[in-house]
Amino acid sequence: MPISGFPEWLPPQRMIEQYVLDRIRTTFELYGFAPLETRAVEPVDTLLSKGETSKEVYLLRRLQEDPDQKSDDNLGLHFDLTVPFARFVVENAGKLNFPFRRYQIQKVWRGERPQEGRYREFLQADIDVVDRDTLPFHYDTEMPLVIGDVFRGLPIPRATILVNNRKVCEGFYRGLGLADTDQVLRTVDKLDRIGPEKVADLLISTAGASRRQAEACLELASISAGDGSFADAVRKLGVDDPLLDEGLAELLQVVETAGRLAPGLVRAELKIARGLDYYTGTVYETQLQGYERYGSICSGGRYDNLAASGTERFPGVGISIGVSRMLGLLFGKNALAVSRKVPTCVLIALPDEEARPGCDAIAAALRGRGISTEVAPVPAKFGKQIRFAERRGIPYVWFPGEPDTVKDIRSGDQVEADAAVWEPPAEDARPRITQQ
RNA sequence: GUGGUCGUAGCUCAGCUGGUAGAGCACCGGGUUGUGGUCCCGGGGGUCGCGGGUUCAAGUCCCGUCGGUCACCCCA
Repeated sequence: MPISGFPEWLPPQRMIEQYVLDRIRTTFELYGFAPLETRAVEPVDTLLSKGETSKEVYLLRRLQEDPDQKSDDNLGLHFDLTVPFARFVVENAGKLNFPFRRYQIQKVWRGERPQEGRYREFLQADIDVVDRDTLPFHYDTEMPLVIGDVFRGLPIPRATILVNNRKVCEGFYRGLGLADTDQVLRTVDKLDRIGPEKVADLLISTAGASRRQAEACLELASISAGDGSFADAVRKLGVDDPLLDEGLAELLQVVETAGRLAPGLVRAELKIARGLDYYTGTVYETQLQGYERYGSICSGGRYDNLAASGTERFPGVGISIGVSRMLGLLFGKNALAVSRKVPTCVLIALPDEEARPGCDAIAAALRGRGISTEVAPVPAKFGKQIRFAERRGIPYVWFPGEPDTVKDIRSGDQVEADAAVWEPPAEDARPRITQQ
């Protein structure tokens, strides 16, 4: 029986997932991010102090547990990869070289009510850079470029990375005279769901805003541009605040750098807020074209205060691809296809059981040259054996004989072949993943 | 965690106001005594998600539960 929120893919989907993970990993390493894996559990205190609501954390507990055990060493499954990473950095600061760039591709768990693209167990692929004391801003501009590179190499719809900066919002709200900037942010974040009228009402009733202040917040949130023009639009609103200026300069740098290096990838979108958690500056969200209503498939941001030990601080910036969400959505629309259901490229036909050692030798010769090969399970009629291959999408059937022949069962072409030298065309060597 | 909605064969679904289950595709076998895909013939498969209730009788009505999905919450 399936368990709600714990998806299990069939082999074709898993093959697509592994292909995607390979692309992600090689691209991350191309940018010099070092691999890291952290344990699945953290002390509950660590998880809860970083802004996650307790009801979403899964606890780790033995079946027979001493009820008197100390509550402060309770363990919970991590709900993202950034919090464990921050803990890891503080713990291993002496052994790491800063700035430290790492990637982490792991399962995370959240006790939510699942729906399409939302699971309780899912894969994230995360990159972060952390430094001691201060982290140069140019890393904030690098994150979307890495992700753009990953997505460009995948057979998926176009992705747009929406960027904002908390300093812009907070500075703007402060400059307007609003004190509870967090509450304003959280309310504005609901814009897409409840609409501008209700947001304005909420700002007035819960964040102490006047009608005019609420409208200014909405005007700010409505600004969106693929180039630096957003900055003028913000300034036109006539609000003045040093934090706002700082935020605008940062956001401008992200948008203009991306505009130069990856045109069309990044958009300033002043309404995105990223809930409440630990972000202090740049924030990212990513939309897949045609899947906008399912929300972000890749998010992150700048966190200056997440990792700290005593007087030492380790500011960081990171972004995380929601691999399971992205694939779940694409699978749901049948947007991805794989050319065969198994890795096998060649099926060796088996004339009779006496021929099996010879067939195994042919298979070994092909495998020795990197060609995925299996021998037919039983010496059925050749028609059946071809069908066996066809059902699985295996493109070639090899007939032992004098001489051996190999048949491309898609075209029907059958040619003489020598297991010591024959090669499939490059496009048939591995299953191909294509966009539908 | 709260609420809505759906759950019949591997898949897509039909089954009217309750009268003890069907189609197409898929799968297996044969026609085709060792080279598939077309065509023809035949076949296997369902505790109608699960449990309980109402009824002479429940796939069909009621309750619960599990699962999918949607909205809230939150977010990858």
